Amino acid sequence: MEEKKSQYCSCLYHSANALSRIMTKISDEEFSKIGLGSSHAFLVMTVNAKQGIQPKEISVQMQLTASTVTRLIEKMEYRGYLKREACGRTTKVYSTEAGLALQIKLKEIWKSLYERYASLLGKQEADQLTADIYNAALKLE
Amino acid sequence: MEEKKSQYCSCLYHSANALSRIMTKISDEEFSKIGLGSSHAFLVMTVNAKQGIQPKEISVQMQLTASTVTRLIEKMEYRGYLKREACGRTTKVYSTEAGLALQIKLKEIWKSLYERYASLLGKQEADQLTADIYNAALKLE
DNA sequence: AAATAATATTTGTATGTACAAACAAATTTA
DNA sequence: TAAATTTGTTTGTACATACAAATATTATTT
Repeated sequence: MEEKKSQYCSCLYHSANALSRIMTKISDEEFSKIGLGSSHAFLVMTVNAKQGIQPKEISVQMQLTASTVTRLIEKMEYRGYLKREACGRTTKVYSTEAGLALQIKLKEIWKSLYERYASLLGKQEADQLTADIYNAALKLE
Repeated sequence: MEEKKSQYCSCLYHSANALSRIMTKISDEEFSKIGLGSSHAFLVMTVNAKQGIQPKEISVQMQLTASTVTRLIEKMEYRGYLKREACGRTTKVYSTEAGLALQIKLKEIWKSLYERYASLLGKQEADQLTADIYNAALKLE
């Protein structure tokens, strides 16, 4: 039985993208338990952790562009988990009651996401890989 | 000067996605020299390497879904780099003259993409990271 | 041979993300 | 203080990708 590696397995562009798609799928699966996509879930967690946070800071923490953050906030506002307050040229983002009420579940799911991939990769290997990837990302940008 | 890591740097979902976005950006920058996005560029390379290849096999090699591959092929067909031939329930994909003519540039750009990230990460570290990520992706899916 | 299941491909639709441009407000410069 | 620049946010638009459903063809079973 011939085990064939992808022609592109030695290209970081491909490996990184493949892993990203798989992780997004796994993560979305987990967060779908509360009806949110991963990015939306982490956005709500981020705001829960710091009421009045500005989109700019969210975009730094989540490593997404400002426009993407605006779009994510809009949706969570529409769904009643977040609200915005214009404040000069900046905007402050707050959780609603409903948003805060999600926090326990969010943390639980985040933990079970970790358990899930750590059990497949090994805890130590998973942590090491995560750190390596993070450091590479820092060097590349 | 306070150097602060992202709150999420220890989460593989985030690290993987961040790296993926950075690599896609770098790669797209390189391939934009010939006016193609990365996925389209690799699709053309894949077909150049195997005339008559089927979308199914392309989707395996590129680790993309079949529908995504269809969309990529459509665009390259429209631009005159590929052509399709219906063949029973399958489809055969071929390069046109124009598509073949790109091959040298494609390989050059792919090489310079590698040089670019390898020079930032170190050749050995880059290769190791790529392999680690690829193996993790295999274990997770 | 007819019916059923499996497979390959495409289509309709939705989503996350980004870029560039538009705006608005604050800061700096002249 | 007026003008110019910078900064934070949002909007318009585009794109890659995926999922689910629809087709079409081939393979298998009865």
